[in-house]
Amino acid sequence: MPELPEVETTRRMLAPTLEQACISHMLVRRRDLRWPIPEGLESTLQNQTLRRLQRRAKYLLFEFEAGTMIWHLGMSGNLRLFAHTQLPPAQRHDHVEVHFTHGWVMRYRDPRRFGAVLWHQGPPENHALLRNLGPEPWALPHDGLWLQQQLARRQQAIKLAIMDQHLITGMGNIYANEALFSAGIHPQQPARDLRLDQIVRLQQCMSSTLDAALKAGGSSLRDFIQPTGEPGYFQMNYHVYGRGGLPCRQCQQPLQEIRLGGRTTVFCLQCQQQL
DNA sequence: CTGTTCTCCTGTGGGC
DNA sequence: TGCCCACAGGAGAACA
Repeated sequence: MPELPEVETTRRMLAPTLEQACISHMLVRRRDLRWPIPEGLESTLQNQTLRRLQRRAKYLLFEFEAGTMIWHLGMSGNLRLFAHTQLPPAQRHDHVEVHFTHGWVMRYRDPRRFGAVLWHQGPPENHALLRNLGPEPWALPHDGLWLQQQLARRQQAIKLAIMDQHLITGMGNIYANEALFSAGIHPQQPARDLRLDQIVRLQQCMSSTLDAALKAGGSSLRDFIQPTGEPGYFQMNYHVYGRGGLPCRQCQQPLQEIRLGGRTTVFCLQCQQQL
């Protein structure tokens, strides 16, 4: 299930084939995703040319002359490309297909249906879901001062703060765990207590963790596959995620596992500064 | 505002 | 083999 590296991997695989391509038709098998797919979207998109495929946070933005199709993959969604002559029969959780005149088909599979396909006229950044999103880690000023100012008013655990998409976008549960390990910061440290040097290091670690995952084509646990059908490989490199009780790769102490905000949190007591 | 809990849904893996 | 429970990559909604 996609975090930012998986969504960006998806965008990069789709864009070269689909940008400037024209939709012949769209097929919706189930409308009841997280929100219903708007009635009439199929006819709105018919004969529309995809101008650009962009991404904002974990949202894919399919930009057309008539408006923008906003697509979120939820927890279990993936988008795959098929040549129309080699399109396998649709299975139970294949909810949407977009067929293009040049013979390619983009198919959406999402077993849990937490994903969303929406339509927005006008600049997508004005959409209610996108309007209040924070910056991506790469875009943060390197001096750490902006983030320090934001964290100063939060006493919640730092892991919860960096997973709040309205503060910073792109850190899901896997990469939040990994970035905090990499920065040597305890996930339960109150956000407002981080020193500036910790904040600067955390920013660097968030960026480098996402970069490394992106280079590996994202992570594949159960559902995520690239639009080509190939999995990502970053899960080979996890230091903490999914490794509770196993020895720390740096100090060999057993990793701790707790729950924070309902999400499994794994860290090393020795390598990640205690409260 | 900030912060917490609940919720949507299906599949899977562990324990018995 | 089957049954039951906990948990899974997200994040808005509702509430304190």
